Amino acid sequence: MNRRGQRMQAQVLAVLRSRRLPMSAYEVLRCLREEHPRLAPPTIYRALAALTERGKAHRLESLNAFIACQRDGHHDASILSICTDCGAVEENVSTDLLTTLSSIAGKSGFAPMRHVIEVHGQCGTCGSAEGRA
Amino acid sequence: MNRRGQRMQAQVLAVLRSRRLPMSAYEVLRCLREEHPRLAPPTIYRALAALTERGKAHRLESLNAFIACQRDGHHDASILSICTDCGAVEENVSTDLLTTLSSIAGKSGFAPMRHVIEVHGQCGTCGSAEGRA
DNA sequence: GCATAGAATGTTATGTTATAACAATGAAAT
DNA sequence: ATTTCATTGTTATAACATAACATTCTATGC
Repeated sequence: MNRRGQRMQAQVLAVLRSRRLPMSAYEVLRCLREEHPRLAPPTIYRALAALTERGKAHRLESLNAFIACQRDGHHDASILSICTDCGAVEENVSTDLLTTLSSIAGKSGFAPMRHVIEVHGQCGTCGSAEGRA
Repeated sequence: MNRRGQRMQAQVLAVLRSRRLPMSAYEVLRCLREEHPRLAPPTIYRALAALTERGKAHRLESLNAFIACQRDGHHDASILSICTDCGAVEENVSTDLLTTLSSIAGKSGFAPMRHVIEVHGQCGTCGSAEGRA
């Protein structure tokens, strides 16, 4: 086994965590190029794939972007709420919802393997800020 | 008002319907170029945006692809089940699930506007085909 | 009819996201 | 020290998407 991968992954994860907002792979790349000028896209995509697989980061499919997992402990299907005003992402988990979703999809014999649940809208903070304006 | 848009949209929709499987914008483009050799990406993307907005087609965010709506009339968020074996997409609607999802996201004051619900897995047909193999 | 206004499309160019393919390298194991 | 092989580097390109502006078509009022 080779530990280099985990170092690259750690650096990518650190960038994601420091930013807190969704970042595209290329944004991560630009950040890390300050330290590693020769870094190329495949390395970033590989690290992101590993982090996503390990549940340390999430891919926002509707944004083509990535964010650090906010609830460590490896939940495979998070509900990601994305604020269209400020870009903040909130993560929720609901076993019930997942069960319901699986049973709806499963009606015709479909066997779910991976769930993508993303909600776009206005977060509480932006909502109340607007109310005051 | 100008009806040209609706003609372009109708052609794009016809292609999507004839194919039944998800298509990328560029696949649609390649199809329609047989008839309209000078067609360019923006035209396709504009038609797809209009169709999506009108609920005549869906964008599969996790595939960067599009598919014709299978349940005309519904403009609610659909649950899209995508078979990782054959690529087929099944569409379901559940007001209950949507309500639950909205209330989970809404716990912290989040106001949902748009839902993305995609499930990857194996469809019934592919599952039983595999069972027989 | 004819002019015209405005929406839709055409056109050009480019930006952004993602991966294929293979070479080089570094950590682990013996 | 050498082998091994996962990881990363490198190069190139594929795939997805849109900005900006020119042109054209349709509907409408005259």
